[in-house]
Amino acid sequence: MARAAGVSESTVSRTLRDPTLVAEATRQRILAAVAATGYVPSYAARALASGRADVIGVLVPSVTNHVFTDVLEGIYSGIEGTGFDIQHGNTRYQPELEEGLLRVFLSQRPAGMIIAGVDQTDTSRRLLADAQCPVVQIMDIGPEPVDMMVGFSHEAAAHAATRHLVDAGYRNVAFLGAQMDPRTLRRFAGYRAALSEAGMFDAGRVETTADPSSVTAGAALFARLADRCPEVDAVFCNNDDLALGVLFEALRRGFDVPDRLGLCGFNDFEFAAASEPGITSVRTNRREMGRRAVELLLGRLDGTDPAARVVDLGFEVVARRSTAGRAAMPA
Amino acid sequence: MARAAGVSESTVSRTLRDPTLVAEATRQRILAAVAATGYVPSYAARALASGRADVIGVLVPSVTNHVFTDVLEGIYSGIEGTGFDIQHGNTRYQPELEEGLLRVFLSQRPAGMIIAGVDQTDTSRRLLADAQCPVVQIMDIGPEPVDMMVGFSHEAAAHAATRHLVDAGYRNVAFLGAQMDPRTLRRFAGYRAALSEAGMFDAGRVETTADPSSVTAGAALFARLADRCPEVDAVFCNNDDLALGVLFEALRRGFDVPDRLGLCGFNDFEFAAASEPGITSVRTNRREMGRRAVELLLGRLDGTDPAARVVDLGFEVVARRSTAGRAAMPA
DNA sequence: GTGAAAGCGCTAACAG
DNA sequence: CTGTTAGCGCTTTCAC
Repeated sequence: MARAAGVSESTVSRTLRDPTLVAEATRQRILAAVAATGYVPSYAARALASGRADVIGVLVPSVTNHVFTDVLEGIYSGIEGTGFDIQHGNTRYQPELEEGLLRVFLSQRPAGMIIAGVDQTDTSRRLLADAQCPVVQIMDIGPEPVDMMVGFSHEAAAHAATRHLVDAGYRNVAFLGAQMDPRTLRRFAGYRAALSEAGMFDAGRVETTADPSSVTAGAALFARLADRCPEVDAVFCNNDDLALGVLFEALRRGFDVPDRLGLCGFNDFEFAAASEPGITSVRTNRREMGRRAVELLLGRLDGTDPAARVVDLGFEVVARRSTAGRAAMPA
Repeated sequence: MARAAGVSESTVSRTLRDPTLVAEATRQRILAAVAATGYVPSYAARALASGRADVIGVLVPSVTNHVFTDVLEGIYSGIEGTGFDIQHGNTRYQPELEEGLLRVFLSQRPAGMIIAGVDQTDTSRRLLADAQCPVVQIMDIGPEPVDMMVGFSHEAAAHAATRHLVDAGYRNVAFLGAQMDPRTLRRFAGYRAALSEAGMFDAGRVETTADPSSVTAGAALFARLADRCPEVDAVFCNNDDLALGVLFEALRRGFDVPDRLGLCGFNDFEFAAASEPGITSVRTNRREMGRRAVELLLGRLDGTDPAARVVDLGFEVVARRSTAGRAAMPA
């Protein structure tokens, strides 16, 4: 390659890394030769020689759950034009897999790591803490960031959503959950706390599955719940998928939403606003979360120390017709 | 590291690559030292020294569209336990971005590449053809694979779905499309051909948007269509998202599905079976597609030549209640 | 503005 | 089974 352009290796290297370091004419000649030969520099050699990888590792538990794909979107858009690449791994909700992937990723000496959740194994935490790169935990917040965090409190969000159902006049509020990962469990805790405070908690009105969240699962869980607890007049779903399934199952059973049944989902997926009736949900700023995670990482790499190590992006209960039912009615 | 265990570099290397090459005692000592020091080998150095990367590059146009996340699931599950890693890029439906990412990926000398679609730019095709690794194009099939292909004919699938609507007794069948990527256009061609053959094609009954597919978009497109063409009695949607939006909009307008309006989606997303009524859709084997792509790649790397360079996974029109309307009625 | 030389941290023969 | 010896293809001082 260097020979093809009649210059030394170093000049080619310079041209490719920072064209301004090279004289116009030389640059032209080199770029022409690169185009002609279809030369593509070796990433491994560059990484080894420079000691930098320009890769940001991203570890999430699922690639099919919209919750994470939205965050990924945010990360991709935040990274665009920065010269960094994303290396993306799928931990499939398995801590051991996460640990393994973490090792693989760290062996690439990434410029930074973004990892979902705050519930890593001890080993994973240590690997992250020892990593010679900034780390951002996303999706959740907690008291002990490995390094930085950007997320929101799932417990507080679920508490607010449940409270909204109570305020809307519903009295027998059930909980539907899937996957049962740590964030789901924290949402359940929020639900439970809100109902306990209102003196309305009933452990029987809970239906869950370890399967992934889906519309089908929502319908099935609600069918079981409705058969078992006919007195239930509202459902808080751990995910909008489930809520949509409940909506369809309610339709099949002739339960009016929101009159006979109040319905609240979580995550405010796009369809929640478009459905009929609209489904009340909890909006979380997932794209923003991805962008901020990248921002924190890049900031640290620039030497800027972040204002805060833990960024709480908050949430918002978006009330729609699915919970409009009992508000106007006599209690 | 080698020093910490009191052995030579090569022995450490061997232990980490293939523990059986090393004596039990030595291995123990080395592994202990690795654990104690938290040593993680440099990926770049290994890749450079061995000339292999053990990375499979995957390029898809979107990480939020379920169509691609399903394929990714298949790829991840196919790769599991093989020792290969996935490097995943997001081309955002932009050919120039695809080209750029392709360069980045190839500079890592991947063991293989999986890339969505058959419509790469000339430059991208050349890069792929020149790449020193097997390449699988997925999602679609066509006459000229760069190397290998696994997918199905979008035109044939849309043709069959449209034909199903006609056979069900619908006469004024509209088309709703979003994103308008090459595969969408091919589906439109299939729709058009099927209706033309039946003498029912009307260019006015088409409503599209360049925005990504979504439930909201489906509702909006149908609202526009229904206002403009009240005679429409069935809709073929380019994606199930859109179909769900149509279902909700039909509900708002008091159009019975399937009596007043036949509805057919595409992709057979999970919710199509769970909705009320169930939405007729076209099932495509996306997870299988991902798995087969990995299989083809690994096969080639093993030296096995594939039986066929182009694998057609086919499709299946899954008839549900949303298209049960006019069948029993007099035409 | 450009070239020469010295590695980056591993792997891959080849001995022993 | 283990150590030794060369690089892999770049980047990076340091001269010129």
